[in-house]
Amino acid sequence: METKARKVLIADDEPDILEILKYNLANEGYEVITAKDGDEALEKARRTLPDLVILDVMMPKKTGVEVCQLLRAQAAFKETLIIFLTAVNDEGTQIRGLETGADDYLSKPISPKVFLTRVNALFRRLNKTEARILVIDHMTIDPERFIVKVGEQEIVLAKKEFELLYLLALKPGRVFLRNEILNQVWGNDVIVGDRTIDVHIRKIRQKLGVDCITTVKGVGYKFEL
Amino acid sequence: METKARKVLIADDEPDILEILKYNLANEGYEVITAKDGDEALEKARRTLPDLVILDVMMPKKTGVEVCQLLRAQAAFKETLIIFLTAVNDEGTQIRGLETGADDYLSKPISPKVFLTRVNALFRRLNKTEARILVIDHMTIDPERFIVKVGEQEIVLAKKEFELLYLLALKPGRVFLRNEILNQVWGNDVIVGDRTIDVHIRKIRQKLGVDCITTVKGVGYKFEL
DNA sequence: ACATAGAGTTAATGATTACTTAATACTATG
DNA sequence: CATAGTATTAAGTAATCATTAACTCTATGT
Repeated sequence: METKARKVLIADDEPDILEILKYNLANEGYEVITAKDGDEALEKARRTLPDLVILDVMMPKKTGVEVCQLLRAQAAFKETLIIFLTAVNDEGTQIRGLETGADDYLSKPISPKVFLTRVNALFRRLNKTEARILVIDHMTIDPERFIVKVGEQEIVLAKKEFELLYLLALKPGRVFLRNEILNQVWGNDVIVGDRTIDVHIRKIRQKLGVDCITTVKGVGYKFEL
Repeated sequence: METKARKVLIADDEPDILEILKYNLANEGYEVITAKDGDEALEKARRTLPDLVILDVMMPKKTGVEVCQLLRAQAAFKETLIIFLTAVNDEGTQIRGLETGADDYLSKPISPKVFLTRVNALFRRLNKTEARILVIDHMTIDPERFIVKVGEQEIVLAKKEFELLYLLALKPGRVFLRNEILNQVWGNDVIVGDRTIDVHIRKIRQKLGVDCITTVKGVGYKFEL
């Protein structure tokens, strides 16, 4: 399954800070790229297309504000999160920073915990719009588009069928008990007959034409390609 | 699509602060609602459904953090922006605040300018629905000129029809739930009947003469050429 | 080999959900 | 205030989905 880590680019000329932030972000599961000046930040941003760019305002070559402006001018970085990080807690700079299109402005010194919390807060909001697309081998299950792709072929499933398949595919290999499936897909207050799940499973198998749901007799079903 | 002024609810027990913030926000064109304690904030939030809630952490009746938690627990406030505003710049409080689901945490005293800039920054990101011309294959949707072009043919849509089409076309392929559509096009406080969306969809399909809206039964609609 | 339990299959039914059309209510404009 | 263009509701129809029931298949233990 594809669980692409969020990429974060940190640009700061102080190696210590770079190190601390990198360590903390990496610990949270982010993929971290570092740069030590404005030009390097720009160059790496273009190459790696990070989800978040953290910019020290005072940097050699180009200041954080300059980098921010240059990035925002490019279509590819219109949506990218940008945080300014700086020792200068000058009000004017902060305003200019935010007006340049930054999403947050943090003053040094900042505790790693507060830093991480703010980063997470930004991602949290961004996250709402993107549902999780599952890619398992040559199969793609996209809950946002409500589409299942097998190879290049798009297959349309009905609502319950899709929900059932999505549930199983969330944890490939793991067996879901019939009860679990009922709770997750139907809700724990709905009572449906014994054969309901079977029939839906059947429809899925039929429509997909690929044997991806394995029956575990007496237990439940699991997704397996 | 909502062109109404953004509604902001401010809750603080200090009348001075309430007044200053209200003045500044109103000046920027926001519609401001005020509350002087936690309970009042909750009550007014439920009634007015603001786009942004600014909560003082230290308030009578209920603290800002409590209000935030109660709001976030309700579906209607899942997307609402929430800012904490407080004299206490205690790190733990800040972390807890942000983890509760707040979007920003500002420490008093704060300059009105910085305050406004941060509010604007939050809205800016939310407002990614900026008017832009969509070109999808041979279809052009121009919200500025209010024109839809299919090939060389210009087609005139009514307001709601246009807004609906534009919303769907913003993210081609992505399924929009009926609820999402209602919120985005009609606004989350308007109540219209079940069949309203259908009828508008029908009109669009009819006028465009192109099959570009796909129904996903039990789920919603998506734009697809 | 047979009984049995669990799962698969199929078709039929009832329930949902959407489509369509027409009628009515609303709103801005001259 | 009349009108045209829009928006919404209502009501009937069509489509498709979910569920059940009845039957079949298959593996397992005796």
